[in-house]
Amino acid sequence: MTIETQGEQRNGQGHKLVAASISQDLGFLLAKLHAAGSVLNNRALSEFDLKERSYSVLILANSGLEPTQREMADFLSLDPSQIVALVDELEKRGLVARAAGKQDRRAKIVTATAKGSRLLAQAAGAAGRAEADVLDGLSGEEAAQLKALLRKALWGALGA
Amino acid sequence: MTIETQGEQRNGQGHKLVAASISQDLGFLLAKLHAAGSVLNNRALSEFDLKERSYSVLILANSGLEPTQREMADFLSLDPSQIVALVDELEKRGLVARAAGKQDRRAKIVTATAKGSRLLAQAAGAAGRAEADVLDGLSGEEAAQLKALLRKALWGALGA
DNA sequence: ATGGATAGTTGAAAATGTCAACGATTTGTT
DNA sequence: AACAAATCGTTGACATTTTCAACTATCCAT
Repeated sequence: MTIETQGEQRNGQGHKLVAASISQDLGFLLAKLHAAGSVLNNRALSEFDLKERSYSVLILANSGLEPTQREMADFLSLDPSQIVALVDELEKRGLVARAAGKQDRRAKIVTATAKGSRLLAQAAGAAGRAEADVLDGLSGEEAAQLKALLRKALWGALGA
Repeated sequence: MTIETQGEQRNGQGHKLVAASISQDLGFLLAKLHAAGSVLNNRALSEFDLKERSYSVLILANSGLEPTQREMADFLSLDPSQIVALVDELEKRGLVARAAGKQDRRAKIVTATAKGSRLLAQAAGAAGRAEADVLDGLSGEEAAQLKALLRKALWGALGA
């Protein structure tokens, strides 16, 4: 990143609008870094026919935490109906499987198949490289700090 | 934030899926905090009939930097056609004005009117309060650090 | 001055987001 | 035990957003 933030290197150096007060706005900073990262992420994942969304679902399915679709929806900030579509597609590709919840038979627990697990391992490598690209301008320590602060903002000091 | 991250307080304490490895993924953290913040931001701005997008455009128009629509599009990571729609609406409401570029008559420079400036001042207060809400779990120093790291990731050490 | 690029604009197509309804199940109340 | 209310996944409709290809007017380089 940093060197040329997504097509705004039109004039050579960084963008003149960086001086605007919106560059101090958290929402803007999150949106912009997220947008820039999404491009790289999706590009990296396209090799595996995955997108950020399906990649996220696959990770959760592979986590061993036996998440239900509802839990995934809450956690990923998505509408439950979007999870249906994502799981449908991954299931059709044989990467995840649905199973009825043990205590609650309304719920569907989504788990990764061996094939899904294998694909995920490869995809994670590519995604990691994309993330490193985004964090190019930060030292290793700073990158860790940034992620720690994001986690803390979301879940408090205790968060993962 | 922190206390109850957007409907995922279903079971009382934080979400069990926080333990999944995706909680270490930068893209996910950015998306999630951004999603949570957007809700609060848009809620705060709705009082002024603004959304995050139009608010951003209004800020840039009011910055004194005389941005063209193309520069706004690049800077906000939006398609130029989306800027057209946003400026159209703000112009219709008398909050901004279009002027032909001085050196380049193809370009349109967008500036805030006095009315737009006044509205922005109020809206900025509400947006600031929403941002403080999002950063609830962080100390003042940590919040500043988070924003500094985001800026550095985007524009390098020199960035605004 | 001619050709090729760029700014803004328009409109269409594709992708996403939002929401209400439904059957199957669970949970709470009596 | 029986009933009412709530919840889970699913479907489908609808709105919003994104993406992209044209088009005109203008700029820039040769």
